[in-house]
Amino acid sequence: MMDDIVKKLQAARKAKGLTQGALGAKMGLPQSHISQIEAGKVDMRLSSFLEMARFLDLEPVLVPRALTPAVRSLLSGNEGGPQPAWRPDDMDDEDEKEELS
Amino acid sequence: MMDDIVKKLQAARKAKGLTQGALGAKMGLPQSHISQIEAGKVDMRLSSFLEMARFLDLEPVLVPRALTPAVRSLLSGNEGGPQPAWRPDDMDDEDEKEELS
DNA sequence: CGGTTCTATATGCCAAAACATATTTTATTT
DNA sequence: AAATAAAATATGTTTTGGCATATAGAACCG
Repeated sequence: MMDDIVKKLQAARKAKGLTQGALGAKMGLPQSHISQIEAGKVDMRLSSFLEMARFLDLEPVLVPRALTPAVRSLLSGNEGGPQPAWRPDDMDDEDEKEELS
Repeated sequence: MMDDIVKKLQAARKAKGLTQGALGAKMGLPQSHISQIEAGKVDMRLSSFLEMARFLDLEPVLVPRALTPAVRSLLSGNEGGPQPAWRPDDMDDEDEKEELS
């Protein structure tokens, strides 16, 4: 339960290289709360959801059911897969290991 | 500030010809609560938001900022303006009047 | 106008989110 | 392995949504 949309938020946070603490700091929320949210243990307020989404450069859009396929295909490749799209600042390229989430 | 996304929900409800009471009944919520929500006097829970959206055949999607223009243009004409897009079931085409919300 | 329907306000209770803080568990790095 | 950083749990207090219910106001229609 606690819709996969929350997982999208988590994925976006990681993709931006933010820690729970960092995001929490930006939003004025404790790290522990972010954790609760991402773990689906808390049913956050709409305002928190919207705020969080925007801190992650995501715009919540209400798409009519009939158009969701079109929208999803439009979004495919940009937000579906796990492409980091960048590297952490201090990475000296000395140890090329896989991180499996 | 209780984002306009709530207004979208309200618009969708009206577009479907549902009253607050009818929607509330479908969702198992009192009409008074729907009113509070639409008036922006309540910061509803994420689950309520998602539930409400889906009862209105809307799918909440998180769109990366960079892609919102594309998505919006894709959605234009279907959810931007006040085009009913359908007619109430029992309309015999005899009285072509405007209803102003 | 009076009746009906839809919407907005109001009061009160309770369960749960929000919040603060601390601690533990789990990576990650040297 | 030890140290550091990140994430998950834990506990307790405050705040607020969810809910019931009741009523008042608005818009609509005969």
